Amino acid sequence: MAVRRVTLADVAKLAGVSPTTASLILNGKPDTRFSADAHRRVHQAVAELGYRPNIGARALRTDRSLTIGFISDVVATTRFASGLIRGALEEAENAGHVMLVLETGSDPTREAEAVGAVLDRQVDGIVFATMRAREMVVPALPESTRVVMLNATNAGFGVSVLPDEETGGRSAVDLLAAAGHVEGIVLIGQNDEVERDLFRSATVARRVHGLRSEMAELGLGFIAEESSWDWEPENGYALTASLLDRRDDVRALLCMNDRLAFGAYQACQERGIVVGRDISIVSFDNDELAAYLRPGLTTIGLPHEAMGREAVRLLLSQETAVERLVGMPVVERASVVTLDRTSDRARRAQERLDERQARTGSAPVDAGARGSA
Amino acid sequence: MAVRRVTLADVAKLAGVSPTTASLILNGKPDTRFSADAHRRVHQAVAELGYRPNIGARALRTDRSLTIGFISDVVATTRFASGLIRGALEEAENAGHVMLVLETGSDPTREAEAVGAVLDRQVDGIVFATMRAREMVVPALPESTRVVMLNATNAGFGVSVLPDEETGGRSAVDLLAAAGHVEGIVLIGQNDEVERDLFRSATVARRVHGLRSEMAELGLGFIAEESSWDWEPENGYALTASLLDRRDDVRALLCMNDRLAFGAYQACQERGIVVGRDISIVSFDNDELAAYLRPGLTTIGLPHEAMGREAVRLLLSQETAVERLVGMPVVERASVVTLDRTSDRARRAQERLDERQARTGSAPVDAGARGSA
DNA sequence: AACGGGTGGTAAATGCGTTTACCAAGTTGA
DNA sequence: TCAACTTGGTAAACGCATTTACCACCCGTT
Repeated sequence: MAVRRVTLADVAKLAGVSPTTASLILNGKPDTRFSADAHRRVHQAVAELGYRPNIGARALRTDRSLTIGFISDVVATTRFASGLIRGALEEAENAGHVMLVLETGSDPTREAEAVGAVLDRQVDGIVFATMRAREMVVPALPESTRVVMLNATNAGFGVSVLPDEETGGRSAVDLLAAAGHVEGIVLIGQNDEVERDLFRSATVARRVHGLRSEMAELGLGFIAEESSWDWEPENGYALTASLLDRRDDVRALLCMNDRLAFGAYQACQERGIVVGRDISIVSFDNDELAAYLRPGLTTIGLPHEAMGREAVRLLLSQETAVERLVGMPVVERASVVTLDRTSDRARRAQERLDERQARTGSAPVDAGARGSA
Repeated sequence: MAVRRVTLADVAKLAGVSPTTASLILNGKPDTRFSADAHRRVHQAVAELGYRPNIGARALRTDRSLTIGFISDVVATTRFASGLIRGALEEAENAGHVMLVLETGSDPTREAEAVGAVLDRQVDGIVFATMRAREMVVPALPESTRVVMLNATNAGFGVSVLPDEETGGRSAVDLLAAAGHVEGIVLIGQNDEVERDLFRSATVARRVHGLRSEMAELGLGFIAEESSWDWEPENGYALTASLLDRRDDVRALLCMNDRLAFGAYQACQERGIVVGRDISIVSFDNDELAAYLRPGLTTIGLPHEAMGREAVRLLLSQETAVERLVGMPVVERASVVTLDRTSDRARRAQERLDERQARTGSAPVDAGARGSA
């Protein structure tokens, strides 16, 4: 019962030196302030006793706890963006840190409490993450606390990590154009209200902007835009169903997210239109869903894990005032029909796509191994 | 810069008492060892200065850090069982604790490191969670460390939290029987190998046992069993496709999980068989997926959040040697056809279902509001 | 002989809150 | 009046690792 932990004093005693010496030897840079023999004896004692420093005690003195706080609205544990936390966890581990994870549900009271709780534990820094990339208010903090906004922005803190939505939007268009789609393209979901909505805006506005710019630059246009406030499967279904019942010149669907696309699949199926043969669908997010669909859904992924890693990397660095945009991977599965790719526009789009992929180093991810069968 | 934190000494000075007094007043039970006035002055000072105790310093003395370690193989951040961590987080917050979350990928080296890391931070206890409920080996730990196994079992530690799979299995059968299904029931996925597999066994074996017992007790039998090692959508698709092409007396599918069911939906759709009208499907897990399907999938849910909550509750209690089984909610959506319910077997099944739901207090969850349209 | 400069260390203070041991002054009770 | 409590409170130790300030000793100079 309660076998006392091995302390530095124990190590010192066994090694026949003072605690001071033991501490200096264990932490000091490897200069030879002490005899080689003292070094040996101390390390020997550490190994023998299985000594591990008490991080709390150390933090008391050094103000470094090797612990970081990860405070999110609701992102941490939701399928929506669990990758954020996974990436952060991974990078924290690499850096020898450990993560306190808290959720606040966007409730200001809980947010304040969460900040207090992690500060009370002397964290080395705090990552604030949100599910929907957005402007987030952060409770008052001591000047000296390092902060990174993850999938969120905040005027007060310069360091934030966001997906490169503008480029992602362009990629989606290029994907279609490069496959030869120059006509019959419909945009599904985009809604001006949503775009202006403070909550989703940071992300959606840029995505749409990239989308439209690329269309324009390639000389393309949408033949229709079906908009909806919510972006759930049922909306995708309804929008697509009515679209297909109304007109017969639809060749490609650009869906604002995978859940909309999922609904679109259902509508197509019902009408005997087979995705990947009679019609192309491209969307955003790379939800788990996307791989399960038949045929596999080609989508522009949210790089959650990479973002999480980047956030922790930034937090532990000294960098200040950065807005880091993380590239969105192009995940090609089997929902895009290949048409005639010889047109000028198609070639141009393919070039841009190639160039972009080379730049982000993102080989087409997991090209539909699952679900494309 | 580096605005020094307010310490207890500051509070004491402002209140005109010794740190001892301040500490005793702030922590002591509300007995009147000290004058009412001293109480008032101390609390006043705390409020004025915004004092918050340094948890690390306190832990040094008291060995209680109000922090718990949550170590999982890979569960924490995966859609598969993120509910576990969410529930744990919730309950920890309620209890004024905070959670260190670590992942190990089942790598023994990382597991040992993780245990070391949380112990170094003086956690009050450790929750070990796994994605697949199974026997898990835990690195050596000091006797005094409180441990709870979550969705896992370990011979050495008496306290574990698991889903009540046996009862869940029975519920699935009852659901079908109560809707009048007494013939044409097929089991999809179940595989003897899987059942014996140490990894999935703890959960699957009990589920299957419940399933079969209930069938037997109601005098029912499967007309076929399609087994598969993997339980992914593509397997569900292949299994169901071949089944439907082979025989025409299939009226109900009992799928071992939602992903299999998802594949089954696709196979049915392809053949013009509409789920919820021509055929019934019931499965397990209550994946996100289940709500997206059309019609909504009726499924026996894994009570991840409740399990997470229960784990933390047990961890912070003094209880020892418990295996807590958490009831699996019956999530009724629209994938089950209602047939003639007047048979004896149907009535018996309905009774059991009712009784069980009353017992777990689980009203049919979210009865298909989404996806059932 | 006295001084400057390494070499190889250590005692003690520090960070912060809790806890033990003790104390002074006032009350009671006999 | 004196011993025995009570009341209201404090000094100091403690938990553990880091860090500052200092020391003893030896060597080589001048």
